[in-house]
Amino acid sequence: MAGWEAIRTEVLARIRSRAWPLGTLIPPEAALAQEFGVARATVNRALSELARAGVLERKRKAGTRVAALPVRKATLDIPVIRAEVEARGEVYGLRLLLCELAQPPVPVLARLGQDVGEMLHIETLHLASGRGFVLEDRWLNPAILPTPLPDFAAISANEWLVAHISYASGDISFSAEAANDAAAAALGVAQGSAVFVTERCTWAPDAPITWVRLIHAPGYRLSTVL
Amino acid sequence: MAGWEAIRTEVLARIRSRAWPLGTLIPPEAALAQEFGVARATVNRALSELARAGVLERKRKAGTRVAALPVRKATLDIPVIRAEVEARGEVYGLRLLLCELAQPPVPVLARLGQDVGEMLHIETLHLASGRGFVLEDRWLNPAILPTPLPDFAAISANEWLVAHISYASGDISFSAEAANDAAAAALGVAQGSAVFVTERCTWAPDAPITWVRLIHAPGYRLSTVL
DNA sequence: ATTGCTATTATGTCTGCACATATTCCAAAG
DNA sequence: CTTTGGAATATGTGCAGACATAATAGCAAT
Repeated sequence: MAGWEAIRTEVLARIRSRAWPLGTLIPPEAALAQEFGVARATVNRALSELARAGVLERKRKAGTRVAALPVRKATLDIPVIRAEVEARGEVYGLRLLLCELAQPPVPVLARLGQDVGEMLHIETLHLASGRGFVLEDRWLNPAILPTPLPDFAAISANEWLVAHISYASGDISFSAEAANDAAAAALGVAQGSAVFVTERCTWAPDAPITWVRLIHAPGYRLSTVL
Repeated sequence: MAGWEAIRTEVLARIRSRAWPLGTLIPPEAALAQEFGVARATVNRALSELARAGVLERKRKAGTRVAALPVRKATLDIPVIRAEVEARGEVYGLRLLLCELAQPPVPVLARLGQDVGEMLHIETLHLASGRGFVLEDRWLNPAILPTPLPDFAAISANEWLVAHISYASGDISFSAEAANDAAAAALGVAQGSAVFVTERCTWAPDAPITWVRLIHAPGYRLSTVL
């Protein structure tokens, strides 16, 4: 019995077997370290991992307890659209539908929380083997862009951003909606079809970077393992 | 400059500032440890964290490089439905629509990958302040259930499972679909409405536990911060 | 030119110790 | 009885050193 993964497995087994029922306090790290014959740091590594997964709840001094109403935490991978298409073995394509400066509509302003005046409005249709895959509707803060503007007909705004404004913070949400006329036409599906929508809002430390809505073609699935 | 979070911040700053461009190899842990005046373990902690977030890619001997096409990793919290309803400040309710032993249909068998004979088919409508919130369609391996059966009209199968079969592994996927007749009627929405669907498949080490499809009422959003 | 072995090297993990920090609990003071 | 102020304690984080492991790169033999 050595290695933090072995410890993690053993702890999980005890939880599953109800040796440590839901909601109960488990022995402190020092005790477990002695029992398993490893250093406390090793136990700590294992328990921290389980806490990150939502299986355990830890508080200083209070000790470690088995989560009573476990909140499963799943990790989603959010790749660049081109990578996603190519991972399916399809040919990626891109069509720039719109690229102009304009005043963003109120809902977009509300999500960004700040008015920076006119923003660059970009609409891009991403293609997988020629068929519509994702319709991207983006509002971009022009202050963060270089002059001259990148050629968004050659590289999607999506990809340009991850390559140049990387690792900003933001939020993301997923929902189901009925495709409106424009989206249905662009994706080549019936108007009113159920489509999977990803909405993302990205911030630099001081100013908004971008708000984007990705409308995925019907049949799209977002998956992960638990 | 001490503490692994400070190191993480500094490394992120260098990536953002292009001091370490995308795709390049960064100095080995030992060098960074010396530069920052901390132990290698501290640098390791910081870099590992960034690797988990998808900002860095690490390989033994090959070294650590800044991810070229960063795959953002977002963590989703998947709570028990009752907790989700109550977190919105609404009153949780539950209606058991169906509970019977039956042979699961082929698509369900395919997802489970194994035929264990008849399974318990449970349909539950979860209510938020009296309105339909989620329609749960579940197939449950009866071998894992106690006798007599739990009262699924009082506690939802969803909740009974997390409390009794906790921490199994599985996969989960999200999609958008048009509500069929039954779902539309149960949720009280127009037939064909776009609904958000969560599909989960859970396994014990040896046998399947459950397959479940959650059809969320229109307007449902799944969100997280990046 | 190709294949196969080996040395090198960067990360992964462990140990044992130490101190920091948060939080509970109990006791003393008001 | 309530409040306040330690003291105790469990986790968080740090350090230095060591060995394990994986993968590359270079050299040698075919």
